[in-house]
This record gives sequence, structure tokens and C-alpha cells, in this order.
Amino acid sequence: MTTLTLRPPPRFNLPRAVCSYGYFVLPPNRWDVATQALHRPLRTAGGRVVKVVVRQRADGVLVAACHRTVPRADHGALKNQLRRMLRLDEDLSAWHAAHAVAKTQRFDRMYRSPTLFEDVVKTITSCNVTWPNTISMNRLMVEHVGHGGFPTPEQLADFGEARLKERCRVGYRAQRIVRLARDVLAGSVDLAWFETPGRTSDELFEGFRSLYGIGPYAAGNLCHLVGVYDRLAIDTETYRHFCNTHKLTRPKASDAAGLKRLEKTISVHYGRYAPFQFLAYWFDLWQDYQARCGPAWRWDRDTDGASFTASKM
DNA sequence: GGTAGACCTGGACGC
DNA sequence: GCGTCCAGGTCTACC
Repeated sequence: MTTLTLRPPPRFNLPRAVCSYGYFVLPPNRWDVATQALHRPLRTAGGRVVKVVVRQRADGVLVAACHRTVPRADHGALKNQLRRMLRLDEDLSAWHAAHAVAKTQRFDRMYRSPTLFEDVVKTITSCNVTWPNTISMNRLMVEHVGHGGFPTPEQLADFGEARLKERCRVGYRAQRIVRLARDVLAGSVDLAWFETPGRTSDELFEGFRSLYGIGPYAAGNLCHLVGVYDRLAIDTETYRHFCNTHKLTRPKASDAAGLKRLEKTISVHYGRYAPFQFLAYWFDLWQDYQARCGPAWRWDRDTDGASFTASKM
């Protein structure tokens, strides 16, 4: 059994960092409320699944216990995945300066996946579907395709659309997921491009939009997942939350002009936090969830964690 | 540029 | 148990 250690930035808090974004509820992530530890299978460069349990010691250091001995050559790859998930390398001091309340609440590092590929697939499974169904799709993909870990592009490409639809109940998303996997393997989609420093927000947004199955909402969401926060990912949940909070009447789905005006109002409201609009929006939304269900690091995955959806809030 | 309909699933609801 | 309706974001065809 191998144990890895990582030194996080000052004031880093593992429960807050993990339980900061809905993807922490999606398999193969599992947050253990009793021990305040993250259980998460990762992959070595060779594709082998390594079950990892991450805890934070009293001195702040993160300890990742692997369920088996991992060759030293793979330590760096596992650590890099953990660094990405917890955004250990992001400098968010400007965000803290822009939002004093969020700083006090230690809301900054929004949880994400070990790879951008997984984040894109998870985003596709979150579109046009209720949250419990998103959880189910990810659980079935981990079970049937990834054999305990999140599926790789190779595994998804091999699995194929028909089986993905049938076994993992992803519906028409099967075509989008398998096409993404095959494009990544063929090299026609280079996900590393999106994580290269220096990309502008417009470049990233348009780049994500060019992926089949990624619309405006998904592209906005993916921008924050690569560390660019100046775009909102507006969906029905945004409408619900904003109208409730600001005592506005929510336009009907058929009222395109009303929805457009509402989007403008939302954009102006969060514009004061530029270039951190998404963080400010998510802070408000997350505070709202926690006001209803208690601290996120105490949520039960099968009850509280399964309840986010506009129609249930 | 704007709009309508199709895509697909799970859950709620009425019978 | 069965049928119907609904929520949800994106794509495509059409105006």
C-alpha cells in the first residue's frame, strides 16, 4: 500500500474544497461523511485503477492512501490528478479580494474531475436531465464501462453508442459521448489545448461550443472547469434561484423575450464580480442549498445530494 | 436570427 | 400495471 502526501495552499480545507460543486456527488467520487474523507479511484498512466482515500491531517497536509502499492513512476501522475481535482495550483487571492463574504466562508476551490475528459462527459450527462438521472448515468458508466474507475476515451469508444445507451441509460447522449471519445483518440479534439495557459475566455467558450453536443450552457460550465470564471452557465436552475432570491416572477419557458431579459439582468448583477462571475453565482447558489440541507460536507449522497434540481427546489 | 420539434430517461400522476 | 405527461439542454430543419 502506498501513501502520497501533498502540501495544499494556506487555509485550504478539504471538506469545503470537495463539497463545493455537484460533481463530488457523481460516481466514482464518494465523500465519506463519517470520516470526512474523499474516496476516489484514479488511473495510472497505464490505465490501471487505483482506489485512493484522501484525508487532511491536523497540520493541513493532504494524505492520499492507495489501496495497493503504486510504482514510484506513477506517483506524479496520481498527485497531478489530485492537484487538478482540488485546484491546488490556482491563485484565487483576487477572488478573495473581490468577495469578502466568500473569503470568510472559505469558498474558492470548486471541485472538479481528475481529467477534463471526465468533466466534459459529466457535463453532457447533466444536460436536459434531472439530477438523480445524472447520478445514475455516471454510476452505470463506472460499473459497466470503466470497471470501477471513470471510463477512459478508449473504453467509451470501444463500448460503442448502442451499448452505452442500453446499459448506461444515457439516451441520445450516447452519440455525443462516444463521438467525443473517438475524436479525442483520433486527435481531432485536443483537450490539452483547453488547459494551456493564456487562452482567452472567448477562445475557450468557442472551442467548447465546437464540440458536438456542447451548447451555450455546457460551454459556460466547462469554462469554469478549466479555471476561467468570467462566464455564467445559465440554465433553469439559474432562473429558479435568481428569481427566488430577488423576488422576481420567473418567465414561462415559452417566453423567449422574458427569459432573455432575465439573462441580461443576471449577467449585470454578477458583472460586479468580474472576472469571477461564475464563482460569485455559484457561491450564492451553494449557500442557498446549504441553507436548506445543512453544510455540504454533511450531506448524504442518496438524499440531500440527489435533490438538486430546479423542479424540487 | 428566431422558432418548433425531436431526442431520451425517470418519475409523477391518473386510471 | 399501463399510459400519459413533464423536466431538462442541444441540434436540426424551417421560416
